[in-house]
Amino acid sequence: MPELPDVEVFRKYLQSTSMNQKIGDVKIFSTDMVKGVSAQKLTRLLQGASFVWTERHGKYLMAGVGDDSFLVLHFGMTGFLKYFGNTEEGTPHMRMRIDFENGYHLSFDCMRKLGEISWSEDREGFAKERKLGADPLHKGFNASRFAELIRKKRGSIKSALMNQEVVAGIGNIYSDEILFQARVHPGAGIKDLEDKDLQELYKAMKDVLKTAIKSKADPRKLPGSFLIGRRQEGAECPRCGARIQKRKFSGRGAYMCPVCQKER
DNA sequence: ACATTGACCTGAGAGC
DNA sequence: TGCTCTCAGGTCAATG
Repeated sequence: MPELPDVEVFRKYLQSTSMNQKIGDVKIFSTDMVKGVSAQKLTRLLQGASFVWTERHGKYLMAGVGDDSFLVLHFGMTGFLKYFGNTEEGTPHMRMRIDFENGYHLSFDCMRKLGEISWSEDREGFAKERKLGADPLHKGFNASRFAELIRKKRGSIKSALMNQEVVAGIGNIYSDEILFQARVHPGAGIKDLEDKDLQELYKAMKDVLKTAIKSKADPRKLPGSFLIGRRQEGAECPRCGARIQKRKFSGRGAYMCPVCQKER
């Protein structure tokens, strides 16, 4: 699930549920998911603190407990958050549970454990430390910056879009969507793309990400013009009705319309 | 420098 | 119904 739009939805969820409440106990059930700090130390750092700000960079969610110290969550392929009360159930694969003193709890659920729980005290340097490229929704990101970043790479456009060091936050699903909306073939070489293509990709990227966030990253609520929801071999292209193809690019299953997205 | 493959984990869904 | 197989929205390391 979690690419940029999903993580942004999680951030808003955290922001609207979990701010400024004193943390009582913290239980980490999968200590193997905690990186760069011991689970015990992380627990101590959180106990008695409160979340006071949230931020997102690419697929990383940060929950600040001080000006410059924060919990870091990465959701892997299957992570999500749930805030729930004493009378409610937790979640099936709860890897960490934060208990607030108001009686509510926050579950970090991650079935496949491909995510990460960590801690940082360098808000400014976080992205650089993690080798994360620019976040496409942050201020200062524009079409020329995008083109500049992409042009630094060779190889295919799909892998550049998914490369977190180039642009942070786009994964397999949304790269397919962006390419579809911009009518660019996923296997197209960057060197074969014209500036016009990159402008289209930039516009599609902004539009797709913003629209997805507005729809709460819920595939059922996304516009019918989106490819998401038709990720099935032989499904109908929402634009031209042709049969959607599934192919492999850089090791990932990619869906595309062979008519709208011509090779070049 | 890039693409490919397998590893990490666990479970859902397809197919029999 | 129950079993097996394949695949899954992420990232990293090893290999060609």
